Amino acid sequence: MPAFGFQPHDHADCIRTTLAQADAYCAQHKLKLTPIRRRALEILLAEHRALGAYDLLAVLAEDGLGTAPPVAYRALDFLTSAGFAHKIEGLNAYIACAHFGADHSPAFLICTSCKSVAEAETTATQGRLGEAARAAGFTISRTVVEALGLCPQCQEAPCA
Amino acid sequence: MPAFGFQPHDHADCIRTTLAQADAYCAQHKLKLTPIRRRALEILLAEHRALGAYDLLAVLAEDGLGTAPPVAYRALDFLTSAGFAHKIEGLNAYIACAHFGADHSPAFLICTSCKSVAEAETTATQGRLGEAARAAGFTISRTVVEALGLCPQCQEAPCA
DNA sequence: GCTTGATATGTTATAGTATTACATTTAGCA
DNA sequence: TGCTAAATGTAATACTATAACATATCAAGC
Repeated sequence: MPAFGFQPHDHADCIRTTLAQADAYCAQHKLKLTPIRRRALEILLAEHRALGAYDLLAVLAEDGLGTAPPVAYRALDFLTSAGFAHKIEGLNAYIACAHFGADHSPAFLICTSCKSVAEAETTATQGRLGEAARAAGFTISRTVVEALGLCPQCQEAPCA
Repeated sequence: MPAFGFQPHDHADCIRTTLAQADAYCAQHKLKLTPIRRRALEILLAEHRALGAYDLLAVLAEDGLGTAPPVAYRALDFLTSAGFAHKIEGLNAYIACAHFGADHSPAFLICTSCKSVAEAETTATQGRLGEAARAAGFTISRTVVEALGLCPQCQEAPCA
């Protein structure tokens, strides 16, 4: 069972409700959740882990939804622009958003052993980064906040 | 004149003193600041901007210090391991450390217009990320904290 | 001084990540 | 219907990074 904040949960429900929310959000904002885009989101949602663009592409290819890299990158562009997914810069990988809907400044806890990712909610203007920005007269448009380390499970059992 | 925390400063002195500190640190810790490594640091120090590995390699090549990618990546590995440089994950680029010497958890303000980078000092266990980690039982080994936006100069004059 | 082992460098090839460019198709709308 | 914008198909290429292995350098101990 995948982790959510490193906690077990009803993952089938987790996928179902997020897709439903994405459908509703797109209807409301006149965005098109096309078959490729919807399937890409579903694939990312399948695990609370970050997937590489080419990993995503491989699954899309199995489904006959495209084989060339732009297929995956376009879907990821859409999903990240809409706030349905995030890029984990430290891994060059992508993950479904765990706090659906609104614009937000996510922060990630990334387990370097099992590759699980937990998403925490933050705001760009809080904390030390916000302080530093205000002091420097710097205007933040996007933040990348990632912590690499070991999740509770992997601290106890340090196997791969 | 390059920016330092987006402030003008004596940059020649900034380079000189940092190289001297690096020499001293290496002597003290039995690390070898070989010609390639020293020149790589000098190149990164030349600007308070992030350079791609291949940008660095191009300059090293001009100096006859190597032409193949591993030359640049090895130098960068050494410099980042020693704490003399950091990787900016959001840009896949590298920058000389502005707070020399100690282990630290840097945070960066990155101007998307002029590509200047300012480095702020933080600690991994403070702030909201540290809170989230403690709450989840997660052990942090490394943090990536980057803010993309506009520096004071580029807010006023939004040219490239 | 010589040997040895560890570290550093030289070099080729390749893996992994991402974009450009342009042709074609589809969907919404005047 | 015909127009326009958005989405998709596809080939080629650019950018980022590492693997693998040969060679060279250097310091420690004999």
